[in-house]
Formats: sequence, structure tokens, C-alpha cells
Amino acid sequence: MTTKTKILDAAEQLFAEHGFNGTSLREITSRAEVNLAAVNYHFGSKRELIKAVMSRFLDVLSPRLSLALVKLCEDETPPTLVEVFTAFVEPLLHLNDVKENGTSNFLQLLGRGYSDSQGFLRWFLTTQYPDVISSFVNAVKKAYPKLTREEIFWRLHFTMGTVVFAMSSSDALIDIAINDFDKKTDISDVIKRVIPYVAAGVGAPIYKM
Amino acid sequence: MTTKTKILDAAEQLFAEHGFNGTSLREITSRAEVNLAAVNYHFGSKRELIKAVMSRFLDVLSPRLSLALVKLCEDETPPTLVEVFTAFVEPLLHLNDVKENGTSNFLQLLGRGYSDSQGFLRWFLTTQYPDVISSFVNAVKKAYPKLTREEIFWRLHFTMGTVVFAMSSSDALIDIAINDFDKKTDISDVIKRVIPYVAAGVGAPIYKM
DNA sequence: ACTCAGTTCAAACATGTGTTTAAAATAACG
DNA sequence: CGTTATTTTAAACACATGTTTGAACTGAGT
Repeated sequence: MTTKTKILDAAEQLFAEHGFNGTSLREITSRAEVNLAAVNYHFGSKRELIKAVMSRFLDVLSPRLSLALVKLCEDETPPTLVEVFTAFVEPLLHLNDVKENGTSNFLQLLGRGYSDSQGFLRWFLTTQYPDVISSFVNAVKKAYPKLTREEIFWRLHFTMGTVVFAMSSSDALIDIAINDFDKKTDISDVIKRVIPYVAAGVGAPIYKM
Repeated sequence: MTTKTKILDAAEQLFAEHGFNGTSLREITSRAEVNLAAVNYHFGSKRELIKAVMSRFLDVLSPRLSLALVKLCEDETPPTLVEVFTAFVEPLLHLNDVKENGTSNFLQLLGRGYSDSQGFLRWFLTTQYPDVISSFVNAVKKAYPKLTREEIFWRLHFTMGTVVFAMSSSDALIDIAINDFDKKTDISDVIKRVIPYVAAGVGAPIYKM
């Protein structure tokens, strides 16, 4: 276990829990049991560390996801919206195989990145990982051709919000659900529940303004 | 214009822009053109200031919203989900009459509160303003009786996420939309677009697990 | 054994944070 | 007016932040 990955692991966990602004380098290095200066030595700055934490996920998620979406569109018959969103499940849950709590951590980080340090994550995704987004838009377009690009733009951002938000607070929600409804629930249940929701949202009848 | 309201106004604006953690008391007091110590003198602590900023909105929003939802349920015929969510529009836009940028600021603050300082806002809402939530749940239950309480729980949190998230980044999104699609867009357009989305989401067919 | 790049380490740095203090200024009241 | 109470002010406090420094250590390669 190298110093670099010890830092990444600790940072990932703490960033997910307390956000980027809410986590100090000292907390990270002390949990990672490395020297404080190691972060700046190995990553240059806190900002670069954040990018590195995100990239570690996106580099395994992004190609898998693009592939699944493209594959879905190859069929003669257009996919349903539920199928489009279901295409996210395997790549997302695969993150759990790569790293413990991978899926949950990643989705929480996504949420943090959207609200912390405004717009940084949006820039990061659109510039560093544009393939995923475009293949996603294409898949939606194919599933629901009547949607204008403008409408798709808005609904995809709503969807991003729904998912990211649901996931960034999923731990708290799961706890409540377990207490109130008395059945074991985990991240994959939440994913299964959110799919019909966003599919219906994106597939909503078009509102005349 | 008292010192207290000068602080509240400045804090509201800055909290909405940069989040609670991301805004220092010095930024607030310097924009408000008051002394640094005034915050602790008038509010006691930063945390109490945050509560005060939120309460100023919630105290005018909450009764209006509860009333609208209860009224909607008084009818013999059950409301549609679109009607339920449309009931939010007037009370929300009314915040613009009370204060410039009121609607937008409030929705952004809601988003900040959810991701900053984990779970604080959820506690604040559920303990301090439970009427709104219960009348909301009732309205949804009446519009879509087949939904179990568990399903409602999840879908309402998804909806919270959608709205809060869409709004907390609405300024950025509106800018993109204006550039890319070349038509003027403002917060009320976003609200109008999000309603069919969340109504469809909450009204999605029930998934068998 | 010596060198030298790569890495770790304790310490300091400069700056920013929320909060407190005690004196000064202002307002309110008899 | 004079005497309270309220509010404002500048300064300091104690601590946390990201970053930098320069010396110590490590492990190959020659």
C-alpha cells in the first residue's frame, strides 16, 4: 500500500462524508497515517487531490458506461427510458467490486462536487469526460425522439440533481427507512427505486409554455 | 435599515452564492458594512445566523404553502400530482415580492443546507416546520392513493433533491441555456419546467422489487 | 562505500477562521 | 441634565487552514 493510495483512500472516504471544503488535509493525512506534507508532495495541492480522487472512479466508470449506452443504441428498436437508466446500474455497482463502498462513495462525491466549489465538477465532467455525456444524450434522444435538445438539457440536469442528491444523503435516508419501515435497505435498493422516478421524469409529457 | 437586517441581507446573498462553510463572517460584515463583532452580538454565533436567514424565508413561505396544499385537498375530487406541485409556485414566487431575488436565494440556500453541514437542514425543517411536510405528504397521498408510505418517503426525497439541486445551480444552468438555445430564461421558467418532471417522477408506475 | 534521486519528516509560515473583550459611542429614560 | 441601557468599535484571542522548507532517511545503481 503506497503512500499515494493511502492518501487517496482516506481522502475519498472523508470527502464523501464531510465534503471537500469540510475536510482538512490534516484529517486526511492523519487517517492515512502519513505525513502532512505528503499530500502536497504527491499531488501538488488539495485541488489536485480532489481531481485525483474523482479520476480514480471516473476512469473505470466512464468507459464501461459509454459502452453500455452505445450498445443499447445499436439495437434496431429504440430503448425505453427505463432501459437507458438501467444501463447505469452495472457500471455503478461495479465500483463496489473495485473498492469497498465504491458505489456509495462515488455518488456522494458527485453530490459534494456539485454543491461545494461551485461549478467545478460540472466543468470537470464536461471537459474531461465528454463521451459519457454525449452517449447519454444520444440514448435519451433515441428513446424519446420528441424531446427537443433544450428539453433534454433541462431534464438531464434535473436527473443529475435527483440522483446525486439522493445518493449524497443516501446513508441518512437508508437509516430512516430501516427504522421507519423495518426492512433492510442498501444503496442498490435506492438505485432501483430512483430509476423509475427519473425515467418517468425525463419521459414526462411536454409542457407547453 | 437596522444592523440586524443588513447582516441578514448580506448573509443571505453570500450563503446562497458560496454556501455556509464557504462564507466567512468577515465577508458578511464587510458587505453589510457593519462591524465584525455585530454578528455575534446580534445572533450569538454563525450557526444561529444561518438559522435566522432560513427562518426569515420559512416564516413567510411555510403558512402560505400549508394553506395552498390543505385547500387543494379540501375539494371532493382528488388533485392531480401536477396540481400538487403547482401549489408550490405561488408561495415560492411570492418570496420575490418580499425581497429581491427572494425565490432564487431561498431555493439555493435550501440546496446549500442539504449538502453543507450534513443533515442540519433536514433536522431544521422536520422539527421546526413539520406542518408543511405533513400537508405535502397528505396531498400526494390523495393524488396517488396507491403509493405506499414507504414509496412516498423515497419519492419525496428524490423530489426534494431534484428541486433543490436544480435551483442551487439554476444561475449557471440559466446562463448555459440562454447561450445555447438563445432565448431568455429565468427562475420561473425553471420552476415551470421542473413541475412536470417531478410530477411524473412521483407518479411513476410502482416498481416491483 | 559512495552517490544520488525519491521520499518522508518535523517544524514553521502566512493567512483565515469564529469568537471574546473592554472601551467608546449612541440612544433611552427619568 | 445625568444616568442608565443598548449598540458599535478596534483589537486581540486561540485555533485551524493549505502550503513551504530544509534536513533526515531510504533504497538502488555503480
